[in-house]
Amino acid sequence: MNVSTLCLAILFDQDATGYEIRKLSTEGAYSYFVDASFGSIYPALNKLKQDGLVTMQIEHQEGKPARKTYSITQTGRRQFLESLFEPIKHDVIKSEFMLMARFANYLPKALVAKRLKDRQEHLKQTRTMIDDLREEFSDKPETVQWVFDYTSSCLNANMSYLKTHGDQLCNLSDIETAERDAAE
Amino acid sequence: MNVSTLCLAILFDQDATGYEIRKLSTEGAYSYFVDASFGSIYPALNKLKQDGLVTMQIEHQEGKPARKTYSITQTGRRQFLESLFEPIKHDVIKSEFMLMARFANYLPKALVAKRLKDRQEHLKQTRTMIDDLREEFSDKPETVQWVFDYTSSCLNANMSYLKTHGDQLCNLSDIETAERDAAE
DNA sequence: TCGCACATGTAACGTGTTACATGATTAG
DNA sequence: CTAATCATGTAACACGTTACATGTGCGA
Repeated sequence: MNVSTLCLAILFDQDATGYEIRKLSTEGAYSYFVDASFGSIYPALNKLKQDGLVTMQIEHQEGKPARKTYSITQTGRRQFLESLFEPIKHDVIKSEFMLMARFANYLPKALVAKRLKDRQEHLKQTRTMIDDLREEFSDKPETVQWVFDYTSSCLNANMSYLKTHGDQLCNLSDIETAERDAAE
Repeated sequence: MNVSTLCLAILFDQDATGYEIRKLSTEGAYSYFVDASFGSIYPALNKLKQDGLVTMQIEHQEGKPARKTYSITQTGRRQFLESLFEPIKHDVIKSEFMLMARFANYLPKALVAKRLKDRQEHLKQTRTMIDDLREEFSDKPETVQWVFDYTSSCLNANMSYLKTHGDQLCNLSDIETAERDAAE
C-alpha cells in the first residue's frame, strides 16, 4: 500500500490535515499497518488534489502556517474502491526479533530475555490500543470491528506463545557469553 | 533488515551463490520474513566482499556465467552477531487484505469470499512450508526450531480465526453490488 | 524557559525493484 | 519447440525517509 492509497483510505470517512494523517498512521487507528512520514504525505496530498481525488480547504491562522484540511471527492471514493478490486499482495512481515531469535544461541541470555520482555510489552500495548480503537469506532461499519477483532485475536495467540515458550528461547541462549558479559 | 544483513544471515551457516540466496529469500527458509531481488543481492554481495565480510570462490563453467560461491569470514560472523546487539525495530506488517476487509461493506460478496479463500489457502501453504522446513533443519540449532514453532503457532491461530469468523466478514459485504455484478 | 504539539513543506539521500542484456541446459 | 531453471550483472526508476527550514502557543 503506497502513501496515496493510505491517504484516500483515511480520508474515506473523515476529513483531515496532512499532520493528522501522519498521526493516524503512526500512532492512531492505522498505525498497526503503516507508518508514513511527512516527506511522503504532503507531496501525495498535493498530487491527489491535482488529480481531483481530494479537495482542500485552507484555514488561515495568524502567525501559524495555514491549516489545510483535505476531503475526499466522489471520484476519489470511486477510484479508491476500484483499487480494492485489483489483485492484492500477500502480507509482508519484517521481523528483526525473529532474526535475533534465530541466532539466540550465539547471544547472551540477558539480551534475549530483554528482547522477549520488550516484545511482550509492545504486543500488550498494541492489543490494548486495538481494543481501545474498537470501542472508539463502535459507530463505524462492522467490517472495521471485524478487522480489529481479527487483529486482536492474532495478537493474543502471539502473546500466549511467548508467555508459555519464551523461557525456552532464553534457555537456548549462550550462557557463557552471558557470564562473560556479567564478569566485565 | 537490509539485504546485506540478510546475506550474512544466510551465509552464516551455509555457503551460497547470489542466485541461491535469492531463492532462499523468496521461496525457501527465509521467505516468510524477506523477499530480496537480484538487483539488490548482487551489489550487496560485492560490497560485503570488498569489506572483507565474505570471500568468493569462482567456479568457471563453459558457456555459462561463472558460478560465484560466497562464504562468510570470521570478521563477517563477528560483525553480523554484533549487529544483533543493536536496538531492534518492532515488526512491520503490511496487509492489503486488512485494508480490503476494512472496506468489505463496499465490496461485492464474491470478491470478499475469494480473497478470504485465497488467504486461507496461502496461510495453509505457508504453514506446510514452515513445518517442512522444521523437519529439514532438524540438525540445526534448537533456536531455529523455536522460530519455526512460534511462527507455526501464530499461523495456526490466524487460520483458525478465519475458519470460524470468515463467513462473518462475507456477510458484511455489499450484497447489492454482488447482485449487480452477477447480473452483468 | 525549555521543550513539545501544532503545522507545512523541500531537498538530499538511501534502498530496493523492474526491466533489460546474455546465454546454456533440461524437462515437458 | 517452448518454457523454466540456472547464473550474473547493470541502469533507470520508484518510493519513501531523514534532516532541514520556519514559526506560534502552551504547559511544566
